[in-house]
Amino acid sequence: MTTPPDPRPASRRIADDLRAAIDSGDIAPGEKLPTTKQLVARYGVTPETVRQAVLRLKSAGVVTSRQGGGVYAREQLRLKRLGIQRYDKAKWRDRGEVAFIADRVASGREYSRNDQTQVVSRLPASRAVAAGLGVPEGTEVVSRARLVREAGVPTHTLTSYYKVQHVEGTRLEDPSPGPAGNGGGFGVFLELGLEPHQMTEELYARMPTPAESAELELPTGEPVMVLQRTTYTADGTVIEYAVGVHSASRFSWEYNFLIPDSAVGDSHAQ
Amino acid sequence: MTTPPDPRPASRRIADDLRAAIDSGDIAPGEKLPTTKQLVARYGVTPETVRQAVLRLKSAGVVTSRQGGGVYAREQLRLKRLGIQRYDKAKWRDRGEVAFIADRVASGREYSRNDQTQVVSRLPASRAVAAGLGVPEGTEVVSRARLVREAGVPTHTLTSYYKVQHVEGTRLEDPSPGPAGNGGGFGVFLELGLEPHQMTEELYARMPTPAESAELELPTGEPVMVLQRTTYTADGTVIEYAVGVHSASRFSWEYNFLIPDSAVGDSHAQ
DNA sequence: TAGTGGTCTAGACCACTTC
DNA sequence: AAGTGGTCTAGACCACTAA
Repeated sequence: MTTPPDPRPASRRIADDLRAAIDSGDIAPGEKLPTTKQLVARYGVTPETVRQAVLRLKSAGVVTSRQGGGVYAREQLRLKRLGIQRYDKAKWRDRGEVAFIADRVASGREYSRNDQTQVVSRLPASRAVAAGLGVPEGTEVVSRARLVREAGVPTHTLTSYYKVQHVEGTRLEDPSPGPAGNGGGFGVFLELGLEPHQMTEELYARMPTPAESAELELPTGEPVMVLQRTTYTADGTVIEYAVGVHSASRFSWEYNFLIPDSAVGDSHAQ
Repeated sequence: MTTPPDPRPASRRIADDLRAAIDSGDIAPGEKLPTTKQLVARYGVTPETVRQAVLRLKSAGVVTSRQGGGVYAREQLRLKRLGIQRYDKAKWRDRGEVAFIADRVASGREYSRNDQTQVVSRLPASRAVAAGLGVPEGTEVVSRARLVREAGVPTHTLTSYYKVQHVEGTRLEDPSPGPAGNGGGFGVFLELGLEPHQMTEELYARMPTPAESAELELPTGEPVMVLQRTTYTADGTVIEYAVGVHSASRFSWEYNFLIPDSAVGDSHAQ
């Protein structure tokens, strides 16, 4: 009996072996993989072939590498679960907190003002923003773009768009770093008599653009989760349209709901 | 004045140029990129370097290639938006439809029985399944694993887990392909007096495993969206825990909700 | 059969880290 | 300085498609 030939190319086979070693725990998260030279000796291939194998694993999000350093099994972060309780009215209405800070406090993570940078500007609404805010394309809108870090590492961007007539002259147009004062952005709308009451969130995932990859310092093979959020008052007025781009391995989103029943006249969005 | 040297490696530069051509529309979705030979001539590099550039774009989900064929800009599918209306009680309680089929009918897409294969089996609960169903790890559970296709192309897998005492002897243990008869899985629970009433969905994204990549026939650079869903009766009994793995570029998820207010005793999950 | 992409070798050279 | 990963050339050979 002869062994059947392995149809996989050598670089694929090496990648599969390394992945198996990582999945089985033989190589722990954060641990260094064998050096290129060692793998060259083990498999009898050239360094270039080993590099192809490692490239596959980087694209799959399984390893990272540092030039001159080594190749390491990627640490898997605990997914931070985001539920709608992070928007709790009691936080920003009664206690003057900002939704996402309260969220961090609850999860025991520290917050510092430098963890959030922002750029406030006015610009014409793109097609997507126009649809989100319910204004004609090209209408001037206010945008507030934040890059949020945790322990110095970027985790996500969040860009909010507002109607000019809503936020003109409010502290939402103040470009200082950090959240928008007492109660955050929602606190501002509350003071304006436009209390946030209802939301729509839409989620999808894709690979990052090169710009996103650079801004969020994403390792190769890390997808992004895109969140599009529309906030309404009780009477249905749109007060904010926001787009977040999140490093996918850091977050999960959770929703609880009653199964809808169109037969009992339950026609509202809940 | 001399031009500053371009710090980018040649393969990166070629990839950036091709990506710019695709993003600008100079190369339309589905259109063929220049051949390797043409790019070799244009950039004065070797075929291997061009291949490295194309590899980058494949990992980024921007192009696909067929050996002997060519390299093509990836078509971008319209995201199919999944809202909770797809679970509408009226469908499976009053009209005997299956949630996801009704969903397709609504979106004008055809359904054929071959679009869904399934494997029903009994197995000990993994850690995740045990947590989802609220049973001890290792407890025997019933699993129903489906691979769903659309127009012959796999779009997602959906694996449901049930407690044995709930589904023993019902048509949920019937391994025939296709949905589980009148009203689907939810119809069965309705007949059992375990009417589905409430759900929790949790979503996150990651790159696929090699097994998922093969089963879903994913192109390089396509992430997956993982949906974990728990279904409860009105009295809080867990009747199903399900995990879906979706080709990320095909779906988005939408949720509408009222902003919670813990100060008014609104402690239930809605 | 010709064209095109995919894999691999052999070796040079560079960039970064300190294994 | 030594070790390690990253990029590139030059060229061989193979696999798949039909440009």
